[in-house]
Amino acid sequence: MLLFTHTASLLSDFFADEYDLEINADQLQFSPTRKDFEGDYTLVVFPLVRFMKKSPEECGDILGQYLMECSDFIDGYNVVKGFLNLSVSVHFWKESLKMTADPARMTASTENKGTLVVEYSSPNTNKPLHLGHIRNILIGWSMYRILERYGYELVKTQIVNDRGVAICKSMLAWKKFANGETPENSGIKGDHLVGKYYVKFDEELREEYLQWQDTPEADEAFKSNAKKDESKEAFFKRWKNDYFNKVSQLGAEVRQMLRDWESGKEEVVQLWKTMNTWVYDGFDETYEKLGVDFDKTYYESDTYKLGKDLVNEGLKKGVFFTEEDGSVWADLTDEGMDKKLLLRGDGTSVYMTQDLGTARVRYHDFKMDRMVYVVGNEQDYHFKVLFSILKLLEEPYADGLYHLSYGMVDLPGGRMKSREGTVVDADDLIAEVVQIAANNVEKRDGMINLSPEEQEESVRRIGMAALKYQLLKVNPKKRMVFNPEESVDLQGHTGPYIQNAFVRIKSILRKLDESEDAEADGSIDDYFHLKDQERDLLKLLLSYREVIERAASDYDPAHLANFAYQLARNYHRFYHEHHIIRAESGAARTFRIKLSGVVASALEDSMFLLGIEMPRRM
RNA sequence: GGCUCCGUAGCUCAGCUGGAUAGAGCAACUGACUUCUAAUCAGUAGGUCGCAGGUUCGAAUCCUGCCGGGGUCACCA
Repeated sequence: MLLFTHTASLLSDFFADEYDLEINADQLQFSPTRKDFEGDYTLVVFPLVRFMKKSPEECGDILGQYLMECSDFIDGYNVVKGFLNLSVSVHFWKESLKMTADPARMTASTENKGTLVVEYSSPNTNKPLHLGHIRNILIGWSMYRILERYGYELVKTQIVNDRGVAICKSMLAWKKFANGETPENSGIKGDHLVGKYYVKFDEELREEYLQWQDTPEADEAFKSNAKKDESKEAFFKRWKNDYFNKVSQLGAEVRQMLRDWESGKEEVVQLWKTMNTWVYDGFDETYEKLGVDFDKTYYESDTYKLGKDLVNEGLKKGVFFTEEDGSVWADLTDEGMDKKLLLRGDGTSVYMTQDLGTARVRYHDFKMDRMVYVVGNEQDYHFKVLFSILKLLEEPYADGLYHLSYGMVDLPGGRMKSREGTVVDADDLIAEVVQIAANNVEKRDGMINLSPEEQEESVRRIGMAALKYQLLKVNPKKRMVFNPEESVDLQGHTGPYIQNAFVRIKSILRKLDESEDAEADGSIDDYFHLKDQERDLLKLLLSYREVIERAASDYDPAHLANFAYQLARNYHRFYHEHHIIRAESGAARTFRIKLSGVVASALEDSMFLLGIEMPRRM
């Protein structure tokens, strides 16, 4: 912040002159003064005491005296223990009102930091999006906005997992049981329809498995594979996957389908294309509701064979090795990791190979300097390995890779389980929060003058704000609990609370426009005694740039969420204590109108960086 | 078991690179709308910061150990 650098440079001059000492910035710690003490900003003098060879109190006194004399911005100080509390002049506050007038411009980076690719959604095409995906998507979208503000050229990508056994399961079940059901003739959203048959497959498989368990063949499997003392029940529960792979008729059909797909069998490919189209239409609808989009979508069906070139290069460089069966491995044991398979004995790719290939394709497409993957923390190890291998291969972007690892979203009763039907569907949840917002409109009169369309739009923004804010206010890396009933609150530490502060300001400014005495009748120059709440607001506004920088470097949108909340809270408080249009003087009125305008802009901008839109009225 | 993340008020979460008496919201209780929108504000109550050591003028924050929870250690993705 400007004040800190200004003050720090004065202090370093002081130490150079008086003590012939070079002081570096981290020995000068400034922070906002705590509520219970007099002053605006506090310098911690403990780190300086050893240079000055005096008591902390004396040191603080000397420095405070010096700053009073040298700086226009400091006009008072007091020392408590080792803390030098500085009071900042009215002059400075008025200056800061000008400096913060355009928050978006004030916080924009002046340097171009290069190109950054962010991958923030990686859905499977066999079922619809759920609450966990929403967290992923919202974090990714917000980071896109934040990093762009921070100075990167952004490319938003997603990778769609559109192939493999899971997709074949829904295809097979559809073929067997759907009787030609389509999104059109059933009215079911495409991704939900496909998801329905994925579930159907699992039910059929379970039924098949259950029946098989009564056969002699099953007894045989139990006898030869069960651990000692293992009950039949426990064994069959554990053995389900083996059953699917070795015994199941349905399993065999799925695998046949996968082979047919890979060999390009017309009928299967056609079905695959048709069903994927349904899913994409469904996803697009959900993405649109969430207000997100992508510059480039990668499909696993295009990329799953990639990466072999990189593996061969690695072999040539001698950083990979070959086993007797012809499989290729990377040895990462020096870095405390394991050996990792990169190519099977038969030359086919694994997941890791694919990600290696995809990384290079992206470099080919965008020449990025950095790449951020927004992916859940269950893949922490995978990305650690991936990044290490890309470094071994000396890929040009290898040092700019980051896994933005986020924690699971739990429900109050524990984690979501598809088996138990506790998975919170994205579309349902969106509809629910908007409905809750709509229910609350009736009790309010702020919106009665709006047309039905405008009202609906406001309601949508309020509901979405509740949902988005709830998910974004928590540090991404932390596992979080989401209570679908309580968590879409519209009061307290929520999105709508912040929107409400904004709407209040807009309402004042609108009144002002409509009134006769729209012209400000006082000058800010004549305003001398700032209220506590006014100074608090200005302090927050001045910190905005640092908040964004921290959000960018920590990869944590929650910093912005908390900033917006604090700003809104301080404004609500200010609004209650002081009149704006009918302020006690023309000067105060002008000052407060201006201040309110800046607060509104900062609220709107910080919410914009979170991907949350403001309503005009609520 | 190895690696890794987490543990702060009844619940959900803040607490920046160590700084003063650890903060919000929800839930509970009390009060404030003839006023620029009460989706608001003010107040009461609620804490051995998982436990034990260590480093420091100073530790919720850094280090070590332990306890508790999650994730991960596939020729799955």
